[in-house]
Amino acid sequence: MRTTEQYGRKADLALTMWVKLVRASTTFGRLTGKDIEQHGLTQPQFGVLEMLGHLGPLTIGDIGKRMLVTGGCVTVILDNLEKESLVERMRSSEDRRVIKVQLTDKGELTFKTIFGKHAQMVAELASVLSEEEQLQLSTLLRKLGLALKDKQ
Amino acid sequence: MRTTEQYGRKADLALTMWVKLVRASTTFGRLTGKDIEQHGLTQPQFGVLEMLGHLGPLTIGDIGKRMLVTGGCVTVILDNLEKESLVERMRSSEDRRVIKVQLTDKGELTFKTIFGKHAQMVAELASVLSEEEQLQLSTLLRKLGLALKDKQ
DNA sequence: CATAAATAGTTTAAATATGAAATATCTAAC
DNA sequence: GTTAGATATTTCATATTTAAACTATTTATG
Repeated sequence: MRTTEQYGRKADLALTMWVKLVRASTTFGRLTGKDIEQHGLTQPQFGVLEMLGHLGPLTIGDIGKRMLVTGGCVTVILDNLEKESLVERMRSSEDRRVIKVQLTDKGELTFKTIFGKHAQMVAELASVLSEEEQLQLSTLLRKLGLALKDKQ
Repeated sequence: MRTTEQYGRKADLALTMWVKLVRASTTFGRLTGKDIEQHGLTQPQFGVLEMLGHLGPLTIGDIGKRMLVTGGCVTVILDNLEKESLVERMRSSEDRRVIKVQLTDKGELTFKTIFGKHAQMVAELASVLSEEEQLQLSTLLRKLGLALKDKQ
């Protein structure tokens, strides 16, 4: 993406980094997504299943915060998961505004079936980088991500 | 995202890297997107403007390949940009299947007005990393991105 | 207690996004 | 030169996403 020296060295450095970040993220997501779709799930749907499988029941708000999407979006994703009987909503008795979402038995089974294979695929895709490089990348991305979070 | 040692060290390393990649990319995009939206453009719309501004007229197919989206999607984005008179389609005379897209004068002006500020903002957001760290990150992301491209 | 403000979710409209089918055009093979 | 296949774009149906408006509930304040 030719932006060489048009906006100053610092801006060019940042812009090329940014382009590579988006590309790597998009391409990675596309590849793992194809795998997930073969199980009849979309990526966001799988994201919710994974979250509930690892962390247990969560509220709509929690899910949105973790996935970095709005509540309206979570509502739609859950509607579609509920149609497939993979999750269920439960109104909280302490605070009746709150809804807790949890996996059904079918959801639990689906999660366990898919996730192991998914983890393998992610590992394989990442394996173009050595373990040390993956650690370096994680560290840099973590630093970037944390700093950006404060600016939201 | 607690996945410690549940699926083997390699998978965990890759999974945490993957999560950080998506988060950094999403958060970065959200922040620059807010800036762009203040000019009445969406991110994809600005992406097209930027591409045409830097590279000159492109075909629909070129745009889709560079943005990593399907042709159908490009059609819609261009429709919306055309409504605002920011771009125009021109049927190629050599190959009448092909459409070349170019900025209008208004589009050129909009691009120039927004992009300088955008580049500054990207540089500022990236500045939480030193220049050396940004270079390191670019290098690692490039390696990852290139390797993944082949697997599509 | 009554009302105002805050919070949790849902709904709605508009912009993306995909994949598949349809249209128009070009290229190749006979 | 005609037909078959390939290519470029659009159209369509469906899904995701956002922001903003709305509903229901809880908390705070007087």
